Amino acid sequence: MPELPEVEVVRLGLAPAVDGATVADVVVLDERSLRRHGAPAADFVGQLAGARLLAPRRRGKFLWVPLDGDEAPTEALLVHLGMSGQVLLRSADAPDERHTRIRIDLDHPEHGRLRVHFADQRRFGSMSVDPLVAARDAPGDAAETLPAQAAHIARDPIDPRFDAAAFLAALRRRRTAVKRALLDQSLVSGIGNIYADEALWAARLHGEQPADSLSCPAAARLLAEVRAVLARALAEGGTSFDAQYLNVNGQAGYFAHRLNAYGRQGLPCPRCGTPIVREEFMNRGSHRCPRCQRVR
DNA sequence: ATACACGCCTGCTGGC
DNA sequence: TGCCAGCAGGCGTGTA
Repeated sequence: MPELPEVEVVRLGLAPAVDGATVADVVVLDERSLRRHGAPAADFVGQLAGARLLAPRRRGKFLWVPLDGDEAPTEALLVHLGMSGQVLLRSADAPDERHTRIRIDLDHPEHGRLRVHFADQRRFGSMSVDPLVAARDAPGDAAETLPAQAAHIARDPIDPRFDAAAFLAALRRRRTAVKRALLDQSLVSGIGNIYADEALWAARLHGEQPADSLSCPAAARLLAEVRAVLARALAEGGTSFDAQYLNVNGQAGYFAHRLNAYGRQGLPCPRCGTPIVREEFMNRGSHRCPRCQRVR
């Protein structure tokens, strides 16, 4: 499922194709993939048609492409992949993918005509054109803007301006399970179920341990492991279990081979050999080693 | 402020 | 072989 590493892989792949390109044509095949767009498809098409695109940006799992304006950009094409969304770069006359919902043709000054498919089997993802607003966590920097729909999203742990000390303090004030806190995108963004389980395994913490009971070293260790697992996954091109996550060229990532806990119920913990267990938590699966990861 | 259920969606899997 | 329940889960919304 696309979490930070997967979305970042998409951003990196998209950048050379969209930066400086002009929107030549937009076709909305399924209006349900515009759920985040607060107006009919014709409005979405009208706002994009002829627009010049800038380099894509990302915060957490949100990806956006600012539309060039006379001065600073005020609008962006916002993309959220949801559970199964893909952004695929294809040649100009490429046929639709099986789950293409929106098709955007671009003219790039160097690469010529390109076709971008937004494909989404389960339609939890969405595109929209969203106004850019000042980032509340960038005081004094009017240049840092966010799509309005992502304004509540906290910085992610690999953002250069992520405030680790503030995060650790906020985490240790949360009177909730530490895994719930990791998944709260308004506290820290980009972490989903897979990398939460992996970071908790690496830090030897039980996801249901109250966040406000974490020692300072334990919280710091958890953040370090979150960063490490996100970085490793990014270096491997993300986690692909099946065709639900692919990069812009339709290729799978390799990090699924490196998972230590997620989806490994019944298999030995790579650290101690005890079988990994799968438990229900927050209406989803949680995977942990019952020996290494206990509530303290 | 915080916590929880729910709806959104399709395709795959396992049991009968 | 066919059918259907169960499962995968990010995020916004509604309710308590």
